[in-house]
Amino acid sequence: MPWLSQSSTNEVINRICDKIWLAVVQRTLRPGARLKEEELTEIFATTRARVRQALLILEQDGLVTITPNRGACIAEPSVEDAHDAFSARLAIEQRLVSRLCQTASAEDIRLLRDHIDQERKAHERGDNEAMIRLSGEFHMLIAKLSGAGLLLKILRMLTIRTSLITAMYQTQATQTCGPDEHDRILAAIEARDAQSASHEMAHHLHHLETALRLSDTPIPVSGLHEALATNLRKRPS
Amino acid sequence: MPWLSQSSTNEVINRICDKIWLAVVQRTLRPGARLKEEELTEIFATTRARVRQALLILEQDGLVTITPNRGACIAEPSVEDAHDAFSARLAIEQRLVSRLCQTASAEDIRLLRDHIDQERKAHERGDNEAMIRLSGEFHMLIAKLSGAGLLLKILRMLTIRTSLITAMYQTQATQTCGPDEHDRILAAIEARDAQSASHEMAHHLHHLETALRLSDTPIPVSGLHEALATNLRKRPS
DNA sequence: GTCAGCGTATTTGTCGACAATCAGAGCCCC
DNA sequence: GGGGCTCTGATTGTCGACAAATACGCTGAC
Repeated sequence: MPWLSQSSTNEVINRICDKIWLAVVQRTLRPGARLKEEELTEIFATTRARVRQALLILEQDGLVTITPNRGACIAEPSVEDAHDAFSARLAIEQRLVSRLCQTASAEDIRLLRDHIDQERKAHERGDNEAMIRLSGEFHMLIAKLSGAGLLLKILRMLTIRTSLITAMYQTQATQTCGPDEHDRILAAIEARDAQSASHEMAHHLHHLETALRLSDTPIPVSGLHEALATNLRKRPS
Repeated sequence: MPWLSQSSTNEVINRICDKIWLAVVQRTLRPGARLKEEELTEIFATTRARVRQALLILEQDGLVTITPNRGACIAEPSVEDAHDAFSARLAIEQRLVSRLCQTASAEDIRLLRDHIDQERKAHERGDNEAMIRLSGEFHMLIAKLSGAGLLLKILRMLTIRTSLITAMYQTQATQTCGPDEHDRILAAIEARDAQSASHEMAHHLHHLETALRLSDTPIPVSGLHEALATNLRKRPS
């Protein structure tokens, strides 16, 4: 269940957005890579209008940059952008967990625990794709459970951006947060300790950010085309 | 200088978005009003594709809701949506002013003061349109000066929503915050008192929210068409 | 008199073709 | 030999027409 691109009602467009996002976080599509409309059209076996809509959505999400008459590229967020994104996430997510501490039902807690279990399983079997998805989804789940539709939407945007940033600036170390820190956040929520939960969240995000090498810009080179094609072979139709 | 819709590069689309937003906050276009594509096409003397793009942007901003095969209407945010929006603004803007307390230069302060002066002048001469614009812009200016591009983008989204909410739920009293509360926020920033600034911002937003009658839903009826036409006559081409 | 079913008319969604724009190679002039 | 210009190829932006879907009104039966 892709948690991205709930924007569009059209299934094809959602698939395009999702595949591109996946290719980016898996580093098969590098920042700066050009995304020619015609090319995407034949890869996804659709029309150019659809591809265009998808690119527009991805631009809104900050995953690609569109320059007029020049087309779309995978975005290249600067170090400053990276700090911005994490800073914004901090503001949003601290508030979310604090709120959730007051409102969480037993059912909510169970859902979060189940989710972390899934994360752990994916982690154990080394399923990278699932890990990436689930790590993001955990934060989204918190937003959803806290009942704030708008903050969920905002967080979704921010999560996409930090995904890109992580893919761009990560060291060779883990590119996703392990389940343990999520666990500690959940524990704080379960204990209804808003201050602790807020603190754990801050720690978690700080950890994510400092795991990157944001000092030197690694000047990423652009890959192309086969990235998406490979992804498609995994799920042919 | 419309601070909305920097999304698109196309001037026509920006104009459409801006006019519709203006019509909404001035209550000449009521929530629930249908926005037929053909109609907008002839009003703005453009093509349907352009109108469509504009509507897509406005949907992203939360100003209109698009239901598939049914077209676009001015959004009708629920009371819950309203609380969401103000809550999100609180989270964002408290952080923004706190940051600005540390980073504000003399030039920044001067810009803010000039802005408040403009607000006051507009207030004195009873220029409602200018008041609406400037009130929103003040908050955007804080975001811009604090140097966080992403938070600016988010705040822009939230400001548009709260504008709609204000237009929808306002009592007959003032629909914009007077310049005085802005003044107090600025004073706190100038004094480098982050806690006080944060507090003043919270007070200000709380004031805005409680000025609405969010208990009973006033079931707004939809106006139509002449709203935009009237606006156009003001600025013919 | 009321309700179901159908046909039409209006509105949105989609597509293919054309026009505008830009990058780059090749050529000419200096 | 180097720099600037133009022409060409490729790519994006735009438009108008067609197809699909929905809402509304009409007819007819019960």
